[in-house]
Amino acid sequence: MNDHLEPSGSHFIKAIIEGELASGKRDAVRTRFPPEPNGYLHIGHAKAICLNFGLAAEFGGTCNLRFDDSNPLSERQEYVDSIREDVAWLGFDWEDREYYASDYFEQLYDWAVVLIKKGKAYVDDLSAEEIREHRGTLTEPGRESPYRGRSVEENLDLFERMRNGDFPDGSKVLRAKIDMAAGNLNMRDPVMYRILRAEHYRQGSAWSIYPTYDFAHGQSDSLERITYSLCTLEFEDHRPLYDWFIENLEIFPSRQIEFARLNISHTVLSKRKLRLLVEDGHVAGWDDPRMPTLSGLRRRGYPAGAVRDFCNRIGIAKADSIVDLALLQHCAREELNRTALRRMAVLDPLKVVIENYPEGETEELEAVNNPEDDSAGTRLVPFSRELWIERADFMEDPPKKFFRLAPGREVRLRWGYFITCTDVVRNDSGEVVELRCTYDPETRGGQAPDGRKVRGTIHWVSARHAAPLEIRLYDHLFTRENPNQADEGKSFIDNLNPDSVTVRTAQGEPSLAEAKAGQSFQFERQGYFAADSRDHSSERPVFNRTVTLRDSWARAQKRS
RNA sequence: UGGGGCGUCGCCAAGUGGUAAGGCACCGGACUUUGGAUCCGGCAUUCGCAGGUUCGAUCCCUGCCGCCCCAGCCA
Repeated sequence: MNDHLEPSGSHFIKAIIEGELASGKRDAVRTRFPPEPNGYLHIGHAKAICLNFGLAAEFGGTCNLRFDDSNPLSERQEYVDSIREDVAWLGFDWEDREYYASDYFEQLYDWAVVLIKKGKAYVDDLSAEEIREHRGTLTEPGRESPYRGRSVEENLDLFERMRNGDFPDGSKVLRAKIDMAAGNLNMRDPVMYRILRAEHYRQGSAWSIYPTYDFAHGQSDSLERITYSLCTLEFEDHRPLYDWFIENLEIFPSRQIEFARLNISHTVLSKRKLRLLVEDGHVAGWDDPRMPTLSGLRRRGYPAGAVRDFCNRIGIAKADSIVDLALLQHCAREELNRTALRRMAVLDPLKVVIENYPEGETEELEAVNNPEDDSAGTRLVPFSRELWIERADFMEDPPKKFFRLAPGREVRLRWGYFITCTDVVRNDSGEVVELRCTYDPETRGGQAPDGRKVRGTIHWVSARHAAPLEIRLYDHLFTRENPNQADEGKSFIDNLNPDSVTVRTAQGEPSLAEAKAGQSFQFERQGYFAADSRDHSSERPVFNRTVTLRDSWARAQKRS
């Protein structure tokens, strides 16, 4: 069951459902999530998944997982597998309700026969191009096909022979007989079946004709007695056709309701475009951590709960919108702050030598694993005479509000000692390569017995004990807020951010090498990082930056 | 100039006749062994525009303006 999941706010679909339940028009809520297995799920699908499963849970109904697989050309089992994995990862359970439109092909065929017998469908010999020409334009009505008047008997015979494979691919189609003058193009005798001798990943070569979306989707809903068939805005024009099939077939009246699809700034959310990024090698695969796919977000370190929280916060409405990526990042930080173990890792190392600390000595300092969660306990971190600190935590000539290390300044090493910088060592080209410091043995653990305060606390790692970590820092995949808004003659590909990933070697606490693939940590004062699910190992630790920590110092710097 | 939709704060989004929720972002301040977290405070006299109805309209009516979708035998 999915009862454990968070409820969402109020929206128009919920209002419609409450209305129909109250009036007695409906007595149950049955929804479905109907992906076509021709690509990986992305966060836009997560919105639909949370909506459909969420509504079912909230109203004590059910939500089916249905693969909308009526086009054999692009569908594959690999995609079915990834979709199942992603929906489950998101935290939703469809129990035994896993359906396939392709399992309904026989029933769909019978229903097509019903329409033919009613004189509501006919076999058309026009070519694809001729059908297009006959369809008319947005402002002019279409023309009827010369084959529109065929007898029921002839249509029955022809349709059966289409199924039997008597005709070449594309030579005939079955069309609904509606109205070639309709303002809505979808009602100008839409195609219901096409001849296609393609190997279907589940049906094999059992069929030589395949139903189109319009003749498969709504009927599948009806078969499953779906009460609310939720889809995105671009299907609004299809609703009259959706209802036409239900009425003329006299089958269970599912109701289609449309809502706006999700857009997020600095990325694209269309399967077609994501596939292009993968196929043209702009990213390393569907699960590249820069991808807005669920597998990409997961690998990047986004927790499923954060994605669900995001989906609940963005709301459901009918206005086109682009949600700020910052909201998704906020959701990740909120969950990770509560759950991620803290560790120290230095991303841009600068050597520090504690001159008054005995050479060769090592001690273990106790560090809190998560200040937000006492049950996470503590760990021991090795300390010795030579350390790595963050290069950005030292300034030779610091501005007044800089609280970190500088010549003559004292700071606290997190969970360690107070140290004071006494000298700066440079190389031939004048770069700072090492800091000489002294420590105060009385301040072990980070408190001074004399009550002395320091403004700054910096993270560090013992040079001798440090584990080298491969760190992958990610930035926006696209430079533009709306990548689809491309300059004249260019495409969204031209808006790709050339610096969307940078790799570097960091020095981390030794325990980081023991991290499990996929495990998330907060590298203190830096951000949240997840051990890469593909490349991480204790011999070669690899971490992906999920999101940075908020950094008010960096923001203040930027302002001035 | 056909049909279908949508326009409420920088970004999302409630509200739909009684005088503008909330979140993100942003800006202050408190606190702090993460310049993190947390806490407190600020942030639309105004709801695309113009008329009208009404004691009263973001919500009703009329007319404009702007944006999105549709001419696949894709979904």
